Amino acid sequence: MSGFPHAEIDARWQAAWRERDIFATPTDRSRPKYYVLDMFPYPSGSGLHVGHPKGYVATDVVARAKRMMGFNVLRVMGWDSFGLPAERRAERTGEHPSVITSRNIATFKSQLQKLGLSYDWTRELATSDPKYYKWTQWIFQVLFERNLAYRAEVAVNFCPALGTVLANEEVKDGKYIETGDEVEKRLMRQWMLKITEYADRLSEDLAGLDWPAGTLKAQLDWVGKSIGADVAFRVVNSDADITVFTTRPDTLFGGTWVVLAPEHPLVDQITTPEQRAAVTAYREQVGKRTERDRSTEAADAPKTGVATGAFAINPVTGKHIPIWIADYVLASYGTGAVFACPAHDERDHAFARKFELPIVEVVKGGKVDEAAYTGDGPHVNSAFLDGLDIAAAKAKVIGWLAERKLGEQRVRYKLRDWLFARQRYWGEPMPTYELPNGEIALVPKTELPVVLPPIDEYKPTRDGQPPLARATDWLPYQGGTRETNTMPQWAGSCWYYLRFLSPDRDDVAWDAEEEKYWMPVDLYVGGNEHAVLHLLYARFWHKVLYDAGFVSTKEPFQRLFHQGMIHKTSFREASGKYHHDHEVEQRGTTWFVKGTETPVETKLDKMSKSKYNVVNPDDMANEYGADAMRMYELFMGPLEDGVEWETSGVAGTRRFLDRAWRLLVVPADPTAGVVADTLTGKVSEDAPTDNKDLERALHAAIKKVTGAVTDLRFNTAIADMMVFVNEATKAAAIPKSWFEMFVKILSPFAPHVAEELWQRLGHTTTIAYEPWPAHDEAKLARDVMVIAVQVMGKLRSQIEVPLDATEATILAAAKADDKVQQFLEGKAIKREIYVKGRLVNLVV
RNA sequence: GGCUCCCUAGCCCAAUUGGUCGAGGCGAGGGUCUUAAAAAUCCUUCAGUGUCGGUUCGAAUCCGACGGGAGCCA
Repeated sequence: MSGFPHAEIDARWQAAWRERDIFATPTDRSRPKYYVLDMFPYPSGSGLHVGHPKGYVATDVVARAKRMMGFNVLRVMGWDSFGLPAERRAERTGEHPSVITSRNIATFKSQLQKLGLSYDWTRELATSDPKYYKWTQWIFQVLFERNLAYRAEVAVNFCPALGTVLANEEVKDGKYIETGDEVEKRLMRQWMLKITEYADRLSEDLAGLDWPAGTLKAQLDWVGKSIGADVAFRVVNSDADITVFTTRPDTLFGGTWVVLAPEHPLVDQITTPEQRAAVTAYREQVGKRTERDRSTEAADAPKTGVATGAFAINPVTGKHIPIWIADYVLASYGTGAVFACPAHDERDHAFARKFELPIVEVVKGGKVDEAAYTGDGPHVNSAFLDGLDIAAAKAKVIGWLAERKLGEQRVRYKLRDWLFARQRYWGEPMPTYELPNGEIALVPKTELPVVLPPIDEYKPTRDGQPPLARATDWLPYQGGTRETNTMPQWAGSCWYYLRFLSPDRDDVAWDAEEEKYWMPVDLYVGGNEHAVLHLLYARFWHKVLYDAGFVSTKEPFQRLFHQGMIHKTSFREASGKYHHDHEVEQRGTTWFVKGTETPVETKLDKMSKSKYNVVNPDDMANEYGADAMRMYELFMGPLEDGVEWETSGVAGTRRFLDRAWRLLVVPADPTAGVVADTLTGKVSEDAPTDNKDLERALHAAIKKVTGAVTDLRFNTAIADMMVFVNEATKAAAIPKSWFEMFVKILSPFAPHVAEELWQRLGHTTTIAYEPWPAHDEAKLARDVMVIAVQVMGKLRSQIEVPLDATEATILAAAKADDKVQQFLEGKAIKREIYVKGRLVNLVV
């Protein structure tokens, strides 16, 4: 490779940055601040693959550019280091999870450092460090003191074969994903956090955030706010009322039956003797389905249900309508009862057709015999609602019901309280204990952290108690017993962005002044797999801390961006065995294991060690240099898109860097007897500055790169830098000031090469804080405009006109053009359209 | 099952956001240089936007249906 010696340059500058503390967080407060944050990783045992650093490289470019633009930048990295994999490994090997975790962190850190990411490593933190989780426990106590933490009996996934509790995501179809062992529901005493109390604010405060639309929607949907009404239906020949929740009270006149969830407490009471056997059988059958299955079934899927034999009175029509039970109504949502309006609800419609129940149209606009109509329109068959649209009818009927004490407006949320306890060892101990009388007390703040005690085995006890129950010496506390549950993995990541502000303080979680200066996070980058839970939980804690006066902003993350995932083809035999790409070959259109007749299936997959399709960033940095690797990560495609990794693309960005390098440097060539690099002499102070093409390419690149720092659209910015280098390669001479501007805009992407070039240009200080160049719009203009001429929208000719040509002269020139004339012959021009600086369209 | 996104050259991707489809890269082929090869350098690269329909003077871009793919949630 005839280019720059990347191994030497990467190492030299990484050492220089570290030794001179180049990326220490600034302490002066005179400049504007910029807090750019990566979602910190869980340090797994398998190390990084090239997919991980994509977001980190993007934020590094932003951080480096913002420093040059005069911002104080906070750029930090840490580890979300509590979690299941380390505990699992500890169970197998007997090693303490903290040992496993430290080892993994060391691997991750050295891999990241090889990429020259400009983190302030003095602020590194790990959620499993007692110095950190002391404050996680402190925040939990804040929640407890504000009555936002409570204990309740909750059903958990218990796996008798393993003797342990499992997370929802580890259970599928009633079995443990990894071993297939049966999992049962078991009631256990659990800590819950009252996130539902913040449901409204978690929805409403999204309004001011610069987040991807899809993520905003996901958050809104998760909270699931719906405004509707509770309506009472009196049971015929009984004094029982069924309260139903509905978001469409305006369709009450079309309500032709009532459905209870099979588990609804009234079912036993109202079922008639004739229907009792059928109801009991149905309830038994439904009991085998999970609520999840029931709630995610298609709206028009075949319905099941049984009539109870009882009737209810529709409060607006006074009619007697049958009461059914059906599994599409869930006991846990709303009141566990709905009224059915088959004309305007898809599920009810499917149900009506199956059981031949009456359909009454109350909103005009559809063909309700064929399908439910959910759109708006004037109400009909609805007495005092006739003629009103949905919104007006809702308001009127709610008023009517309220007056008669038959119903009232209600707001409901899908959001449930947060189950905040895990029966695990490797998590934050809860800072509480239980007194003999059953009361819960907080471990005094002065005694935090409650440090994880050592135990001899990382498994639940024989009687199903969490692993911490094995620490028998540790359990007794102040005449009571310590809590043996630990916090879920989400806890540590709920507030780490605040700890970065003052990671070394032992007297406070963070410094109030620092918080006022740095918060909120200006740019938060991470995968969209965290679009819902992590962000929702962190926002919830932040709002509690805001209410308690510990933070000054309502929202933690002002701008959010999701980087896309990097994929790579995986090769899998029918047996399920995966192969590395060097173990397979293509014959015709099919792939086979090399030298065999075994076909393999190819699929573009997430990178994963188990699929044998990972590419290691260290290998890339070693072979092509950190800068080529960094540039390729961003050049692959738009940052938010998922793209396929092609190692040959790294060779491409490397070639670009080599060409940029050779503009200034003639590499040493020992085989030809040239032992040291020399300068080309092409870059010089007195190079002529009349090379318009080169100058235009330079200013176009500056403009694009500057914009990319805001838009995070790096792929086209890199392309524009390539254009400049192509032009510069052609040029006989390059003015030094131009080349310096180029090196500056290159430096956030390729910092090692840029520092080296900067030094060889005669500078002795780092390029990291050099002022960012500005582009000159005038330098982008060309001498003439090329205007496309269309006739009837079809391109017929192109004309060249001076920059200052008026619309009239351009139109005249267009019409006079020979080629255009052919298409105008014998036709009258009806319309002339001129798009400034672009085209003319003549309509005939 | 629901939600979201994507489909442009052999491949990865641009396209001033409704205005001439082609910036950049990969791969391939050819020329120059070289004893030769590699590297470098210059040139070339059959495409017309997944399919069908609509709106418009004009559609890759907006709308609808279909096909294919991906992600998230459950």
